[in-house]
Amino acid sequence: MKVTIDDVARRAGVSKTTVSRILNGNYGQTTEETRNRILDVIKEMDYSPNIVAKSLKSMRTNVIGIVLSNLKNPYWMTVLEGVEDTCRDLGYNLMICNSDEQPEMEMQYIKEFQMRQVDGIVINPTVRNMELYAKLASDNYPFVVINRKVPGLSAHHVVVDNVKGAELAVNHLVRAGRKKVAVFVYRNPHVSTWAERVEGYRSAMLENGFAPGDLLICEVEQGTGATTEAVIRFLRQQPDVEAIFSTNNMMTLDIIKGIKELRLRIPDDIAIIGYDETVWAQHLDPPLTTVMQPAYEMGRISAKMLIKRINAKRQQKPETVVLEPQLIVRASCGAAGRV
Amino acid sequence: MKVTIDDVARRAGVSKTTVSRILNGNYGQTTEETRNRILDVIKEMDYSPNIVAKSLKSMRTNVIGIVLSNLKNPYWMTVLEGVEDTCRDLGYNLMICNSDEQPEMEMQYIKEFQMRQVDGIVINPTVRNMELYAKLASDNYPFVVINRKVPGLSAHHVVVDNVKGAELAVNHLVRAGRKKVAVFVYRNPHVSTWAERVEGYRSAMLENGFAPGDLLICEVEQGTGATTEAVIRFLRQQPDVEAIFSTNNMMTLDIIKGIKELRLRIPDDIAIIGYDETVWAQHLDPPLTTVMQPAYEMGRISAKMLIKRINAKRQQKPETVVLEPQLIVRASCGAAGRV
DNA sequence: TTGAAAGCGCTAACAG
DNA sequence: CTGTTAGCGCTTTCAA
Repeated sequence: MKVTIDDVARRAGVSKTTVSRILNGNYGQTTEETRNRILDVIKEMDYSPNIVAKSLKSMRTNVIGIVLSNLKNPYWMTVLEGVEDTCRDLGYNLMICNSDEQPEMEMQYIKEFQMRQVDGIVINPTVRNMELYAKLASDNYPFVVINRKVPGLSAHHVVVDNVKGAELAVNHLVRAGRKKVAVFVYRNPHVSTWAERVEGYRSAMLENGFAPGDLLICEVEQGTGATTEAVIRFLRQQPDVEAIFSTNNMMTLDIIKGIKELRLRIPDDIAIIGYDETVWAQHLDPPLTTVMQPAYEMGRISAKMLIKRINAKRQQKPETVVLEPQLIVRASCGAAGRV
Repeated sequence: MKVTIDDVARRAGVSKTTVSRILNGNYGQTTEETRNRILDVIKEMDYSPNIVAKSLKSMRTNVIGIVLSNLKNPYWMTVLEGVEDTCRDLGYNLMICNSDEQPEMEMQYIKEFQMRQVDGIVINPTVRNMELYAKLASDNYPFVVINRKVPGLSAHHVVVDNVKGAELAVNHLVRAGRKKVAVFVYRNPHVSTWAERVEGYRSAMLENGFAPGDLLICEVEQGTGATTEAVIRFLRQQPDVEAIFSTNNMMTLDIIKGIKELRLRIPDDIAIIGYDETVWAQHLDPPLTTVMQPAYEMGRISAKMLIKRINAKRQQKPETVVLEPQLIVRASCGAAGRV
């Protein structure tokens, strides 16, 4: 049925070793004549090698896996694009899965990837499989953690400076003259990103001369509707809030919805800065100021780092790359012109 | 180094055949006692099977591939989610790649997937590798075409009714009292979706009593900025246009941008309906009426169909599933209340 | 109820 | 310059 390297060898009247050599570019030692003959036969028989067999023999698949935790946020699409582009450039193929923020799923997928002998894994961790991450590290298995920091884990990380991102946002709001600045954040004790953004909010506020008592931190459940209701409730209780710093792009949309339902004007009555640049941010009314995270870069760098690690002769020290967020100023923060 | 089935067998004092049987659930014929012993050893040695070896032997990988053509549009994220969920449910893993709308990339990726022995492929085709698609079909290779129709190709398809989608939009606009209705579309002769949406526009307009001369079809190059400029130019030439039907979600954002630059009010001066429901549509100002395509469903159905095809004993006739679009009415079309 | 042996398609050490 | 040979880790017939 399917044509194998044996078929080619037989037809070309050589051994499969020779064919294999041609296939893999080791024809420094082969006659031009036999090479051409083999190439002809390959074309003629429409032969293509079985990479599964090759992988079994060579003990490497040239596949990496990526474990995402959320396929609903376009942010991840951009990360994925960076990873995919890098795989293409470096001759790897990509397996993808989605833990959906569930630790059990995450564990299962990681084990599956390993059984499939992927050469390494990029992972946005749920941060609830600490023993597993530690085991990967101590087994010296190639993997790179992205987006979220796993505390105490000695492994490659590619993250964005969330404290800095929050500070950019809060400083900008304060300098634009806003006194009462609130932060909205999803409730999730495991995830470093959100804690860090709140921390950045806190430090920037204090830095700007506010007292701890001035901090307005609103935690909401992740899930549809909850945020909009929370904003409405919050702003009714604290009608003098002048600015909101939103720590998530989806959350931002819900917050704006709540603000509009209250018939408040942005930015006149209340300013808002969102986290994560999106395709739609500039098209909102008013255009939304955002903290842009270099998502594509994160994808590229993590994949590159992983593949470098895979091909490293001797093991390296875990490296942490911290990417810089950037404030994209538009009208929603009320200071578009006067930064 | 790595523990294999042989190691387990040796340690448990049985043959690897027996271990293999346990692993694969064929222990109808095995003593409870030996089974437990083997299970213990497996746990003790932390053994996990090498799926590459298993795949080589069993001639199937339990992996499917998906070839996307664009990783920038969130629409595909939703499709991907459907595919991924289905893979999880059905015990498959997923490989992903992005042709980036380039036929050569598409061809290379498909061949790579085949060399990797993926059991089947879901593909959003560039529609410019006709010979390749035909060959896959005649080789009886399992694959499912999604989103775009490949003319003359006898293969499984999962598509959305684009003519219908356009008709929904245009009918709605006309019934809301708009006379001069224009359609905007990307220039790409290969892709059926866009041609069909224009066709739906045409048929709906004629159906509603307009003459062929009343049709206003504006083709624009796909690429940043081009659309916004095109809209501005177009509306300056035809200031009496009362409605625009946009055939793509990204395009819609650019069109709205152009309209706003001209200081026209939506929907008072000009109504707009966009294609594809998005997370941001309801948050635009005014909220955007869209033609919703069941993207998640497309992902689920195509993956299910593919896997069914993979496991079919005897070959089936190519099946085409046509999904129904749905109009989501919001304020931008100027008839939110009075449908 | 269990095991021996063959072999999936490929690579590479070694020999000629 | 080319071929022989021995596996990679697993499944599966066939025999015991």
